[in-house]
Amino acid sequence: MNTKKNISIADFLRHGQRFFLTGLSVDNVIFGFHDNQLKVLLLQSATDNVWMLPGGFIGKDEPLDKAAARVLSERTGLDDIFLQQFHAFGQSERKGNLILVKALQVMNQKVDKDHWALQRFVTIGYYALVEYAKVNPHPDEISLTCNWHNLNELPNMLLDHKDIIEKALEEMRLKLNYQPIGYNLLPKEFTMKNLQSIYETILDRKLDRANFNRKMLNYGILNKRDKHYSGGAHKAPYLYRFNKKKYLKALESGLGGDF
Amino acid sequence: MNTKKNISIADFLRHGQRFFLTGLSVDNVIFGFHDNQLKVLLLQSATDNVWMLPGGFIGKDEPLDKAAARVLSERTGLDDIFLQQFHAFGQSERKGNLILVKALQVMNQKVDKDHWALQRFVTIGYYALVEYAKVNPHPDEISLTCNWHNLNELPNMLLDHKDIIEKALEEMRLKLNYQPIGYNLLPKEFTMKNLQSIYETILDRKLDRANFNRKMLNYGILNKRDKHYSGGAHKAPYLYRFNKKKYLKALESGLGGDF
DNA sequence: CTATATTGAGTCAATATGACACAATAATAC
DNA sequence: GTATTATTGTGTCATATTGACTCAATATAG
Repeated sequence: MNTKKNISIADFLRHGQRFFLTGLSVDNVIFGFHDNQLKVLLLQSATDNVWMLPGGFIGKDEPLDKAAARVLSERTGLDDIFLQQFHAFGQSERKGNLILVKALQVMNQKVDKDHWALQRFVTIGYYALVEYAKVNPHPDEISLTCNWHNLNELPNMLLDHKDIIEKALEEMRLKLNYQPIGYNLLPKEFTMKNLQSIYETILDRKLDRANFNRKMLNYGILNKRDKHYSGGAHKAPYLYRFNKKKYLKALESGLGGDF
Repeated sequence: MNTKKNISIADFLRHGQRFFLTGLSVDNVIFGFHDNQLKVLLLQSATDNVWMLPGGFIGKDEPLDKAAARVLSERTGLDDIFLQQFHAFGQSERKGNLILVKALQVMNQKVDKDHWALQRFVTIGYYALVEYAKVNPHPDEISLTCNWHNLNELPNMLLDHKDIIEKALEEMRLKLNYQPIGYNLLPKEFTMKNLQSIYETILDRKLDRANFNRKMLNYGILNKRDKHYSGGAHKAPYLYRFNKKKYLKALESGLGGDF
C-alpha cells in the first residue's frame, strides 16, 4: 500500500477516506528483465520481514488505469509504460492490512479496529512491463527498500501477493502472442537469446534455440543490427530491434496465428 | 443491479450498506447458443427503455466469485456453471445508477443524492457460458423482462454495459484455445456446424468448413455419435460429444499448441 | 595456437494448413 | 417413383510449419 504524493502516512490514514475509494486498491506486478531473467519489483515492509507489491488506493474521481499508472510512476519514475489489468482479487479474507496497523502503532496513533484501512479489501491487479535499466526504484514511506526479485526466489510475502504474481504470469502466458511483451521488457537492441529467455520464463519450459530463431525471424518483426561483442569466449550474436510497426500489426491477429 | 433473495428493493436500498460492499458490484455477461448464434442474456428496466447486464452486489463476507455465481443462479436457475472473471470496469464516470434512482422514486422513497447506491461504482465483469436450453430466465424486481439477445443486435444499454459485452467477447477470443468454451455452450450432443458457428462468432470471421472439421477431429477430443435427422432437405450430419477427459487435458497446453 | 562456449545456418522427415473438388444423402417438389 | 436442392463427409494437393538434429563459424581465455 502507498500514499498520495506529499501526504504523510498519518494524515493519509486519518483523512484518506475523503479522497480515496474505500475497500478497493490496485496492486502492480512490475516485471523487468536482467541477466536473462525475469524479475519483479517488490517493497519491503519497514516493520515486518515481509515483502509486498507496490500498490495504492484509487482517488474518488480517478479511473482505475490512472491509479495503477500513478503508483507505477511513483515507484519507478517511469511514465507511459505498458500496463495491463489482469485480475481482481477478492477473497473475503483479504482484510486487516497488518502493515498499516503497524504503521499506525509506530506513529503512536490509536488504532480503531473499524478503521477503513483495516476492512476487507478487493484489489485489482495490473502487470507492468518495464525496461530494467531505466528503472530507479524508490520505496514509499512505510517501506525499507524496493528491490528486484527473481521469480523463482520470492521472499515471504504479504497476504496473497504471491498468488497475485503467479496469476499475472499465467495471464501473460495466455496472451503472449497478442501483447508486445518482448518489446516492453527489452532495451532497444537485444540478442535472440534475450528474447528466447523471456519466452522460456513465461512459458515455463525450454525452447529449441534453432527453431525459436527461425520462427521469430519468419514473423518478420525483427530488424537485424550489428554484432554484439560481449567479452564472452564465444561467437558474437547479432543484435536485433523490433520493427514496431510490423510487430504491432502482427499482434493484432496473434503471433501464433491461431486458426 | 439486483437484490439479495427475499429482501425488497426498498429495504435493500435502505439497509444494503450493512450487508454489502459499497462502490463495488459484479456484472455477468451470460452467453448462450441457439439457432447457431451466440446470444447474451439481458434484463430490461421496468422504468426506462434500457437494458442491462444481470449484476448484483457483493456481500461483506462474500468472495467475488461466489457473488457472481449467486447472481447467475438467481437469473438462470443454474448452478455449477463455467464462470470466468475477465475485467474490472472503473472509469470514474460510472456512477449515478439511474435505474436505482427511478426505482426509489417509483416507490416514493426520498432520494438522498449522497445515497450509497448513487456513488461511483466499480464493477467486476464475469462471463458465463450456459446451455441455452437449460436456462429459465426470470427478471428481478426492478426489471420487466429477461431475454436473450443476438450480439449483433444489442438494444440500448445502461452505462457502459455494451462495452462490457464487447470486452467479454475479446477476452474469450484471446483464451479460446485454453478454455472449454464449446463444452459449456453446447448441449451434450451437437453437430460440427454448431461448434464451427461458435468459433466463427467469437473469432468474428468465417472458417473453412472442411478444414475446421479436420482440425477438430485431429485434436481427438470428440466422440462420434449417431446421425442427426433434422428434417432439412439435405444430408444428415453426425452428432458429436466432447470427450471431456481428453478435452480438458488438451486445453492445458492450448488447442492451437502455441510454440 | 588451442580449447571452449556459443552462435547462425542448414537438413530432413513428419505434420499441419489453406484452398478446393466431389460424391453421398435426406427431405421436398413433381 | 424421380428429379431437385441444400448440406455434409471425405479426399486431394501444393505449400508452409514444426521438431529434432547437425555442423561449421567465431570471439575470447589460457
